[in-house]
Amino acid sequence: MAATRTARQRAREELTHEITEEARRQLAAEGAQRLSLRAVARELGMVSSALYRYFPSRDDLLTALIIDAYNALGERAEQAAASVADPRGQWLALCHAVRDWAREHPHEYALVYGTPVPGYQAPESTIAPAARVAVVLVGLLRAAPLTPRPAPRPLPPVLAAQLGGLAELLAPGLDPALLARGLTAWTQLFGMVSFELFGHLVGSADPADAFFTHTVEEMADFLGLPARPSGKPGAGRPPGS
Amino acid sequence: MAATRTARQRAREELTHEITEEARRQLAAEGAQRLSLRAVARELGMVSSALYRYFPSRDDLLTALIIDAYNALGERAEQAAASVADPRGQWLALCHAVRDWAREHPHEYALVYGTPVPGYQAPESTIAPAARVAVVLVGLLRAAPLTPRPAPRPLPPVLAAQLGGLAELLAPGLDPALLARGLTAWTQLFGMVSFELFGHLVGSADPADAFFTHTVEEMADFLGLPARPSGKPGAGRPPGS
DNA sequence: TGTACATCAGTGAACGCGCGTTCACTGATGTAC
DNA sequence: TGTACATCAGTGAACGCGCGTTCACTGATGTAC
Repeated sequence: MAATRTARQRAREELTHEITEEARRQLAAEGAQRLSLRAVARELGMVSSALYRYFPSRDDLLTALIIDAYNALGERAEQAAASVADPRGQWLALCHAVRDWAREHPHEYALVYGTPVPGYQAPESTIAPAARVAVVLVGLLRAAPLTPRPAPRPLPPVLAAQLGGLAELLAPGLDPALLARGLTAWTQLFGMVSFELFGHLVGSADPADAFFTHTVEEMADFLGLPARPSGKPGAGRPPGS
Repeated sequence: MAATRTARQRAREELTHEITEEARRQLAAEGAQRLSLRAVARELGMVSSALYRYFPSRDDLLTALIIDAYNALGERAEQAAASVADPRGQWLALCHAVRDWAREHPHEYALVYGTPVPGYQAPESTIAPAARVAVVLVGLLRAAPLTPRPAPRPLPPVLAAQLGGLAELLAPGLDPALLARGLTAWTQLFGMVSFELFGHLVGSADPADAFFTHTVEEMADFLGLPARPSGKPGAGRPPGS
């Protein structure tokens, strides 16, 4: 009976889940650096050594949390983009989804987009989840109509080569110059969110809502995304968040 | 003789300096989270409790390092901008100075622009040093000729109010819409640098030189900075770095 | 269906480590008269 | 210029803490015949 899970297997899955849940709770409350195996075990009423049946080391637990964080953010971004039809609306929705998620989960955001934890080497299993937001962005750029795009500067050869290869892989037919702008917008988005969360906007655009909303529109212009079709004015928040 | 420092005062100043120097060394080598008072004392051949004559707590030592980091970066940025005459060249020089400094001092960069250290509250004394790069940027925007600027979207009222107040304070006469673009460029700059340093460009624009150089030019366009006057082509790195 | 053995989850004690901070102290440097 | 006292730098021991990880173990669950 290969299909029937034994009680042991079920228990194992459940407890693994409970461990990551408790770890996530502590991460959310205290930040990654204060997350400890012993505290997780304590909270679960286990002895600390018992966790080693489930995670071979603290780093593996961290990796699980990193993957979860990327997936949670990625899912939110995907759903936000999927809830809107036009590319500009998708971009706006994507940006607000990222920011909202980050504000709701600042420590999880910091875990993946803040200072790398010293000594930690991200394994391959984090790559795909980490790419989800970028994949949404590339998808929407690809679908966007070509016409009213502001002329970008010509790409320097090295960058053209790098992005040419990437475009072929991810989205054949996508103009590398547009992909470059996409990269710019992508770093802009996370730059703003990080600055807001890490306190670097205090004293300039502190409640950052207006600045964020405005800049995200300017980046949409920069990407050459056409004005939104229907009733919605361009400056409004798209539905879904 | 108030002007003559006693041997004690001199010794105190020197040792304070040596402590921060050693702390900076350890920060550079290991990162902020691994920086410990005891290790610093050990390396200096002192007993750990002796440091409390110089810094009342670990946080105060951290504060000193944070201020030093902001000042080091700010100075580099100021010098870079001062070494060029035209606004566009100043912007390019500023950006490359920030990036170069960050790559040379990744842990110091992370200390100030990465995840805030948990429980640490930045005192007022960090504000002015932290603002230096932004002040350079505002200065160069103010000096830039007004004419050939791409029409920005109108600012939403909240943002106009926030930035209007800020502009009056920092640079009377500066158009708030341009200040908004400056803020955007500022977050873009640090967003790119952070992504490069923290490993988020691996797989896309990994040796980031070309991407950075290109994007910084695009941001100069975005800011409406006129093409560089003399021989230097726009795409080249400005002198001074 | 029942028994004998193998697998594995969880225990409890221990190892070895490093940390920030406090405190009573000694001895040298500085100050006032 | 010389003495008496005050200031302060640095010592050494200790407090109290928490951490990741290992290891021999017991007892329950699963498997093969």
